[in-house]
Amino acid sequence: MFTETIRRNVSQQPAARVVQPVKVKPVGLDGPIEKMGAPMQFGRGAEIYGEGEPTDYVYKVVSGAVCTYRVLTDGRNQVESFYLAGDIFGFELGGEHSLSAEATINSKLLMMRRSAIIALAERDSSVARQLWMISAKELQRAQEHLILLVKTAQERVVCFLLEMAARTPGANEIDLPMSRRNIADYLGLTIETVSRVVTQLESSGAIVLDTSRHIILRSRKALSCMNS
Amino acid sequence: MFTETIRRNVSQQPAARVVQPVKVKPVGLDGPIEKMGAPMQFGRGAEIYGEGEPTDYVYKVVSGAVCTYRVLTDGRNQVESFYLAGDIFGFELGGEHSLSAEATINSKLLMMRRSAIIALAERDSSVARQLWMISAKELQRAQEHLILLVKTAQERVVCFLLEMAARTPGANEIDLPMSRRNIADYLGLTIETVSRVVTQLESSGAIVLDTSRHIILRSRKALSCMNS
DNA sequence: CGACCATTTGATATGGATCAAGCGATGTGG
DNA sequence: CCACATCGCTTGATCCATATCAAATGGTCG
Repeated sequence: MFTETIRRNVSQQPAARVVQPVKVKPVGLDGPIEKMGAPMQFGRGAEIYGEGEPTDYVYKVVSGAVCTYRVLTDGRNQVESFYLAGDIFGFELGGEHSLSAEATINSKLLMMRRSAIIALAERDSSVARQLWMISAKELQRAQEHLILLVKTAQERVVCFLLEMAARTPGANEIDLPMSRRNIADYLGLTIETVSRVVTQLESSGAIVLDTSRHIILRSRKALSCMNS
Repeated sequence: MFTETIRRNVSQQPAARVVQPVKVKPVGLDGPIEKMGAPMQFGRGAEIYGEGEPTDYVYKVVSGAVCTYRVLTDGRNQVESFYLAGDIFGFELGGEHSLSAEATINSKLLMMRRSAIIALAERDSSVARQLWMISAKELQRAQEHLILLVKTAQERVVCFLLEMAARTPGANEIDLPMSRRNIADYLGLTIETVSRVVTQLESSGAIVLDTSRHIILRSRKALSCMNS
């Protein structure tokens, strides 16, 4: 059982309301893996785990969003992936995390003991298969991301918007659950460049910025032409 | 059994001597997976498989070198990975290859039926584990590659040289089994930039270019300072 | 209302791309 | 065996996309 009290640093940013981790009811989650999970809250900017920490837990996003990233020697953060509701992350093969993870907005996560999952996978081959699929998806995502990084700034931003739209229920509206900084770190650009491209996409009529985080895709066709 | 005769396109480049695939004796290879393999020769530049082709075979490099890549819409090739002697590649989860693969120099490969390997994995859990490890390594490699692509040209080239040195037996000498074009496509740079950086590394005394493909690392320390 | 961030916008600098030419090795045909 | 064609690589000159530096704007919360 999972009974210990875990406290996580909640971001130092003044903006981050200090949300102490509390257990909440698991809702809308099924499957043998999720059954073992303990739900926790993480405030915006809160570190979930750091590079080099032991891979004791695997996480599932119940609500909110998480990014995994690596801190480069020059201080930049390279974001590897964003995880949205329903996504599982933190399942790395080695004994310690090769990336850090933090909540990009206030988020509710299911924490599951890695050892329990692995034990379960040994008894239940469908679980083993599920884990395998998670890794495979992760690799695919990394490969797509790799391609992104050799494109132009406009192409990167457009790809990102289309990717987010595809992963979000509402067809042509996206609520970006991360800051421009997070996006820039994902795309290997500066926040200024991201901002400029977004502005320019709006001028061209391809998108509308309802607010900076709520974007409406006006013309998929126009965007698709720009994404590569 | 694997008895059909397979012919592969050997590069159109005049430089590529036309080496017809022939079966050769498997040497220095053990393990249940390798036992099932049929050795084949591929000439420099020969395509091993193309994006979208069915993932019928898994390959092991006996000698030579292979790269996997994706063709971008603007005609560039983004190289995802290089595979050297001993490396296994082509094992993708979906039914078709998401990347293309070609020999960067004349190479000898072991071709194994994917279905046979999967069947074997179901009977032999150690094989399943081995496959798992291959995927995990692949993901790690992709993540490192991702980081590479947000660095400066010099850092990328230095990282590449150090990576190759680490994967090569001879401690401080590397025989690059690929062209500048392959390297540039891997690093997301132009051949001119790669060439300039290499030249500059030689001027600084960090390396010596015996020939353009045979490089001696003079000062690991100096290189390590530059790799990030 | 006022402070604080996040984001946008503007001006300038620069690293790497592009365009172009030269060089050196390797193989070919006379 | 040598002249030549070819290809891979290097070197040079210029241009441009994006970074950097700087400042204005806007949204949110106390």
